[in-house]
Amino acid sequence: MTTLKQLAKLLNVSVSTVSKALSDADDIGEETKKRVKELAETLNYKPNKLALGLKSNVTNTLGVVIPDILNPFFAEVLYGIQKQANKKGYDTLVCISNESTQTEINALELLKQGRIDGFIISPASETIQTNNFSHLDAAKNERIKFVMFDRVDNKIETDKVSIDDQKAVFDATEWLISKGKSKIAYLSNIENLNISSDRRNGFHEALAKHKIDPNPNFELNLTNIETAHKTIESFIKTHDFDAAISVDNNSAIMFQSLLKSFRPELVDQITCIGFANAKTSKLAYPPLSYINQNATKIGEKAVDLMIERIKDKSDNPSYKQIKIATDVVEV
Amino acid sequence: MTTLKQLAKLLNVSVSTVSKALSDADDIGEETKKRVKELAETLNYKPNKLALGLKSNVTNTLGVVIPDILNPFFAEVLYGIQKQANKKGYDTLVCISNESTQTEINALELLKQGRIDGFIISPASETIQTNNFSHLDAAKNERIKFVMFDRVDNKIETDKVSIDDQKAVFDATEWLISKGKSKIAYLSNIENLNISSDRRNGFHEALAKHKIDPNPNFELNLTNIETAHKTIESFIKTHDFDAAISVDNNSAIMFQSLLKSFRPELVDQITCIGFANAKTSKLAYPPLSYINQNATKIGEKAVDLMIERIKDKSDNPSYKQIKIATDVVEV
DNA sequence: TTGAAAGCGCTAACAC
DNA sequence: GTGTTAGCGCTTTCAA
Repeated sequence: MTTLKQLAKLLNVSVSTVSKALSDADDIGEETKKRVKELAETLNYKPNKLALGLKSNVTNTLGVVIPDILNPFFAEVLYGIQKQANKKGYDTLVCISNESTQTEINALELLKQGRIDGFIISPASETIQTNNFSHLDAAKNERIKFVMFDRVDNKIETDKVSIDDQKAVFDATEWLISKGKSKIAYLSNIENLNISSDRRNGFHEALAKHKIDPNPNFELNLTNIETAHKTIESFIKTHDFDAAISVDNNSAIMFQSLLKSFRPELVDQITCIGFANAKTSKLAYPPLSYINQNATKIGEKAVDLMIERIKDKSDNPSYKQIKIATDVVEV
Repeated sequence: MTTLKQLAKLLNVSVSTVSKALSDADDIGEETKKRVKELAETLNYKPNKLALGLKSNVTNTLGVVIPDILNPFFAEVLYGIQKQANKKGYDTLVCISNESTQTEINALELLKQGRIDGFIISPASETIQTNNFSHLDAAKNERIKFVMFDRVDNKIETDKVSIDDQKAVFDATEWLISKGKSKIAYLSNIENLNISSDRRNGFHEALAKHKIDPNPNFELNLTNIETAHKTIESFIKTHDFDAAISVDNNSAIMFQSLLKSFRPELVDQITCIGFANAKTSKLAYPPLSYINQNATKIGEKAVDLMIERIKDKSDNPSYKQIKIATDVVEV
């Protein structure tokens, strides 16, 4: 790595002159600036970010803690985070908690070592189930800035980005009802998450609005992936239904596939919808209509909030809770 | 952030005493060590990694450049990288090139600013198609250490981890043949990648070995996702086949789903296999048998190679090319 | 118009 | 057994 010192030596000037020349300070002669810049270019000089960080206490780096990178939703949020962060001149130090509270705590330890200006987190499912947010409380006490996304929690006072889970499922359910459906199966493999109750409420709210009685037997808990196929199969074989809504990213694809196997004659009559994106929707045929969470936008917005918070030096910040609009994509 | 200086002041000792006490140097009195450690614990002292990095030129951070985080394969590799890196005491600075050479170059710029000890990369498809590896050559000239994975290239001399693409597809094809199949559709949405020719060779090699004539009409190019469904549909409707092998992560799921729609009577007789993992295989029903790339292991191995290379101070390194074994998982 | 010096947080050689 | 000093790469104030 080329350093200022090396440049200074080669040019027979002082380090501070080189530093100022490169930042176009107006107390350096044009001629000197030119020489300095040329050599810097030739030797491919890059300022050392560690030194900058040490000096200024600003690292232009955001920490990111993701519960599960194999979940396409989180992968897409990460995509949005990276895109926006780079656009704004920030890098990302990424950790995957793998849904474990301990791993999440370790991640925060790593991030809290002076290398980030703030972090963006969606808590692990274990953290949510055990309601153990002490590490986030600690971060707050240490005045470390962070933004929560997706799995947000009321107990933590900070900036938050999520979709309106209840409304998203409400809208999708109404969409099914508008298609004349009323016997709607409800599929969920995220019963271990706090957002699942919001989504269920949205479902029930839509049923109630349209005077459809909810039927507990129509609500399938698929949280255990080992038994999910069996659960769906048994439902399909024994119930009279005309639609299915999945409140996670996978169940709709599974459901449709099993439907084709066990009640192929029904395929044309049953409408399935789930959370998805343009790409995963096409894994099914016919492609599934889907609830677009706009995961990329969630990531982008989280970065915007984070940067806003970082710039904000006030002692009494007013935190924001942003809800990203979802939409039903009919294909 | 608590610093050594603050601890020193509170304890009325010098900064170096605190530093040594915390690292258990044996020229510090037991009593002093105890006092120092207790206070450090109480104030939640964490050494500043930026300062450590500046001082020692060692950051214990690995750069990672991934072409596409929405691809489950890369997501899983990243998972393996993170897992192994954390285990070995390294953090990861992750960049997504989004299959663009320019973004990849920018990513390397970011990473080359003194904050990483080396980087792990799988090049963007654009980089491979345009055969433009100058930025990696540059990295080599600057003596920056890196490991390539999956999309490895002979022209670059460095450590590499991949699967044996030809063998993986050869094995899977033979597996189909062993089931009595001979009219095998070949599905690929990765015709823009260098590895696709290896995979195709594996397919042809297996056919040749078993004296099956290859039929070009059976080889479907699905690289354009917009036309993929149509291409498959038209093939299914007009050809006589008894199996399908997908050399990417999606096509097999699509193929099976379209098969159920357009030739449901064939579903029981046609065997489909593709690259996948335990989770994505279950998106289909019946779950698909799959070629397990052991993506997690690829990531882990890449980290091992990277760390080995970092520790290796020799001027004339002997680079390794590791092939991770794949296996056919029959479900 | 340029340079010297201090300091960000840390470690290590050397002195006391 | 403990402290002083220098230095990693950089910016910035102040002096020349």
